Amino acid sequence: MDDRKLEVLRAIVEDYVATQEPVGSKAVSQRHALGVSAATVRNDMAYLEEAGYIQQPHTSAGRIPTAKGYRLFVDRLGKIKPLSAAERRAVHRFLSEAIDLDDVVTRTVRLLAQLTHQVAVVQYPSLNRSSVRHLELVSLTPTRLMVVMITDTGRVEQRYVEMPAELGESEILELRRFANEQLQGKALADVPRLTADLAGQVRPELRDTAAELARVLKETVVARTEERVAVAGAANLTRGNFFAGSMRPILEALEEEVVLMQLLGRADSNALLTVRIGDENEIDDFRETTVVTAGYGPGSVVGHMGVLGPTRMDYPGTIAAVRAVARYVSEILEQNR
Amino acid sequence: MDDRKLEVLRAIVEDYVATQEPVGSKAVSQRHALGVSAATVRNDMAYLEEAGYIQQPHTSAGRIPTAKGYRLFVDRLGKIKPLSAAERRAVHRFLSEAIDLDDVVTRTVRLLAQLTHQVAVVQYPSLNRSSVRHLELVSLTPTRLMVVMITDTGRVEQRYVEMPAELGESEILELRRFANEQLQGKALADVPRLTADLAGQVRPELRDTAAELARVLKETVVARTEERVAVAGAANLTRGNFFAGSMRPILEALEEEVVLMQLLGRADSNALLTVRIGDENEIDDFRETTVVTAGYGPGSVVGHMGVLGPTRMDYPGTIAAVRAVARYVSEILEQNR
DNA sequence: GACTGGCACTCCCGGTCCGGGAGTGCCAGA
DNA sequence: TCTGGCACTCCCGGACCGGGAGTGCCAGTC
Repeated sequence: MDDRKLEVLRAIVEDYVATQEPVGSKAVSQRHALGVSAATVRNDMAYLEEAGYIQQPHTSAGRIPTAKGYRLFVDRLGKIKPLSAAERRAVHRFLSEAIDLDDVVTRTVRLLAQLTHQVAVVQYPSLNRSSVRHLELVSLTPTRLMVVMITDTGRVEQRYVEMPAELGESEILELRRFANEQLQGKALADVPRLTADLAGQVRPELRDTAAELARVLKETVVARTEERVAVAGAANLTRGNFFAGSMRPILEALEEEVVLMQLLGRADSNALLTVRIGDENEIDDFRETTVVTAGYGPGSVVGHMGVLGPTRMDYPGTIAAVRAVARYVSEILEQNR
Repeated sequence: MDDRKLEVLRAIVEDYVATQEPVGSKAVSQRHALGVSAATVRNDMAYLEEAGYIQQPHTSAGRIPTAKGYRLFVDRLGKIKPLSAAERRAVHRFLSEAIDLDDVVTRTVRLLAQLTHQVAVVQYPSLNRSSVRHLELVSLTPTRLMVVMITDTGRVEQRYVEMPAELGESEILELRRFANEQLQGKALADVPRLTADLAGQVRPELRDTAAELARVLKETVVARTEERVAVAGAANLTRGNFFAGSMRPILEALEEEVVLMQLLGRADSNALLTVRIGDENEIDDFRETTVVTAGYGPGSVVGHMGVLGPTRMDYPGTIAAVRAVARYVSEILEQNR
């Protein structure tokens, strides 16, 4: 595959992304200074089609890239185009105004949607990969306790515990101190193991309550492992007939945490940034969709974020935006650590 | 306006809602046993059109109801059709499995979307209308405090406070006790007033921190009055070409808390249930949309929920669903009180 | 006076037909 | 190996048309 053929492919991808219409040989030879005639381009196009990088919607139409073509473009041709200084400043300012973790996530997802003009998805810092920073017990009524768990990423979970026996304020403080001793700094994944014998280690008076507390904590980190995600920019699905078919399945998928997690999560945790194009997504409804994801977190990855759009997307711009935002969010989490 | 004309209107509304196609005189006289001929129905239709209750998309087409027609239908003709026993059981079961307030809201909004096949919107219990149940201070680092505010509806807000001076554990406890004395049971709206002189009432060592705490609390209840809302069922917008035009503006509106609050909030707080049809909504993009909302809360109203769909909706069913769900959620909040 | 059957009329809708245009593949020549 | 030319293919939009559904009106009946 010679260099000019690659240039032709790049021209086709870029023009198609820009115009959303099949691009013909004449357009390529004129608008991109390749120094060859349309007829020559046609020969190259025949080759590219043979090799599976582009295709014709129908005879005597221009060519459009295939998933394989986009893949080649992303891997070898697309120069990532960094955000403009103004954009970077805006990202900075907007994110640094966040007042808590919820707000960081909300702002991030909006920002991504706005920057890329696509649907953005951000996973809340995963409970599984964070650790316990603090456990707070608050007595609401004599038999009702609220337990608040704060993780090192700033996520807060609260649960109610029905106490089998009435406990006084000092006893609750005792229980709280003990639970914190056991759990502070420990990974959430270890919480069930560490609390398994919580009841056995406290005074008899506290035993029943401790058991109940252990049960609730376990439920919090295990049973409800379902990860939360935030979505924004659904309206962008309507841009220029992104999804020729009905966009119903996509809209439905956007409300299914499970599906979203699958899209985000399948990302190689090692890779800084993952691009899955068209049928590289295993989910059927996303065969015409590209997902660009990046991990984020303070030091280690605690969650993923990404955007989702038609295979026909502006790859250089999108990749740059996702990467920049992921980096900056990581920085913020690092600071709040 | 005689009874038969009303029956004709009902027939038109019901058929149009069912088939989504203009309904003609023959269809009315045949499918609904009115005992009169099509010609007679035509005369009644001419009257109804004159009076503004129905209209013709074009000459020689059937009739469709106008907003005014739907209004009359809702006010005088529609018998609310209660949920089936099976549906009620399902609502009960699904909602009673909720583990915290977030979960209640999430489940509610999904339930509404599923029951009505429309877009559901649920407002989180408004901070403004609830009161402080408990304030918790957690020291994270020597100079960093986390303040957790729990409201009587179970909503939890957390904020960070940078302490101007290092405080010991016992001093934080003292501050916490004092703040709770001041605020427990008080309406959130009163918090700024009550904390205005917090700094003046504590020992000099605590003063700076107390001032900072007061500032953060004020910010929590005032500056961030922006109310949170949950949305579900956006995919239902694609059902049978709900929105002939583009559905873009609707999708955009669904991501704007401000717009959603406007839709939900304009509800008469007194009314148990509000139906706003077509241009009764002041927002331009919702001229073809009906919003059915209900207030909910333990005793008094702390928030609203509702669904949003085309004016051409199943009013009796939708109204029944919204009412039933709002009632049941209120019960749950009552129990957790 | 209210209702009904009949009838002419209007307008939408789907199908067919057709011409222009864009783009291709191929070939002969440089 | 590249290029200009040319015949060919196919989509697309517009024009046209007939069938059908529905209407308004009118004259006749109870």
